[in-house]
Amino acid sequence: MGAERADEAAGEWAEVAPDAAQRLVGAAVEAFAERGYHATTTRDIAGRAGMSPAALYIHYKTKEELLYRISVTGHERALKIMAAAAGAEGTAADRLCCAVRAFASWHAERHTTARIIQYELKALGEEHYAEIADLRRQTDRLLREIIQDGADAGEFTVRDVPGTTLAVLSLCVDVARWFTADGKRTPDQVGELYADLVLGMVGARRP
Amino acid sequence: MGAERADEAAGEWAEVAPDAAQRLVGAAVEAFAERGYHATTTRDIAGRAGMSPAALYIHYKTKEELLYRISVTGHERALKIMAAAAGAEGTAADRLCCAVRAFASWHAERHTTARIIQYELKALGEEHYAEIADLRRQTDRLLREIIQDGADAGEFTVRDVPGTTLAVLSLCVDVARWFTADGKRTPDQVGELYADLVLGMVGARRP
DNA sequence: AAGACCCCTAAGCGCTTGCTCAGTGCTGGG
DNA sequence: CCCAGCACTGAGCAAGCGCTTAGGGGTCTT
Repeated sequence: MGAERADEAAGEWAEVAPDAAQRLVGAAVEAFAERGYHATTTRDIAGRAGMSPAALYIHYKTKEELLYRISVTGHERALKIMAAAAGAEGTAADRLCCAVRAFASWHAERHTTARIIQYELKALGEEHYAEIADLRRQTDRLLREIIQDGADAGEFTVRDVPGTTLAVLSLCVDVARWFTADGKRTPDQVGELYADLVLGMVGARRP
Repeated sequence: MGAERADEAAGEWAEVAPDAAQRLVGAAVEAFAERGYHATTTRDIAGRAGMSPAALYIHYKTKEELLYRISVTGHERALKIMAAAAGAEGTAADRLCCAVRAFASWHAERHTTARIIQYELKALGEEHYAEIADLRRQTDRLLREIIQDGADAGEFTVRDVPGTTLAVLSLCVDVARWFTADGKRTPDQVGELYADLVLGMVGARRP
């Protein structure tokens, strides 16, 4: 039984109560990330949490609600990270560097959660999707403003601000696809590497 | 019935014979890209191809074989594009520019196929996966060699060649996730933008 | 005209899916 | 000591899944 690993994964969801609901969301994150939403069964989730299939429905109305909760929480955390960087003091280059480092390393550190929120969007119900899409637009806007600021200030050389924003976001998000804990890079190293590469993209590489 | 659209998608698979097998692979590409492999039913594929569910099994042994055929063909095309750029004449910057432009724009142009081959890898059987993984390693190696050449020649400023290779590949691949035909950028424009951004990443932006 | 071959369908098999519900044990207030 | 309320389970339902099978109709060769 993988119940111990599910408990580990649940650590990220410490504020979820009661305990059984927390174990379930941890198990779901693990299973969705490993196999994908559609390939994961409610029996599998319940089994990883050490419970019977029926127990899941005491805490969550449907399997989709579980995905939705994971998506909302994950997107809120990602947005918070981006907002912290965007609201920091310093030059546009400082803020961009900080944003990319934090955003990319989060996608590595929490690559299970990140994989779900980035690659299972289509499995959400229509209303839930709309809610998530709004959080994503906010994240995009924050990053675009940093890049726009840098371009306006002459710090950056950017030919296409929305396009560059899209590319930077895409680069960071895709970390969740390829990153594995047993690879040769730590999340911090990924963040460092990516911050440097992105500064190059906008023509503002630090010396 | 979506049979006409499936026919359209099948155009990319013109060399597949007989005609029914071609329509089926076109329908499968469309369905897998739209809903994902696990959420697509054999009835859906057959329906889009204008046939009964049983007809699928005359041309393909299993649903997984359909995914495998799409994956092999797609990866071979992607590899061919990378190989053409890597084998071209010119400086490392020329070749990198050419590689990224072609690779990124292919992922936009053929975003349905690309989405499947990049995001449904885990749904392949073990042996099929191993075969595909080999094609992916070849693509990675070709790009890494271009970047290494540029670094060796002093054309590029790269602190981490494997890491930068990974990032460039990741950037291009992820085009398949966000690109839609009704967006404001054409595949060629995406290729152009990305080539410019990547040259910035390696510190070799053209004037 | 007859037979062989191929492509296809209608029907359906065995299984798994998301989800439900009656009932069980455990806990805490009176 | 009792009983209400809660978390949970065992059993199972209806629906849908991947895939199989028996057989029908074209077309081509002989």
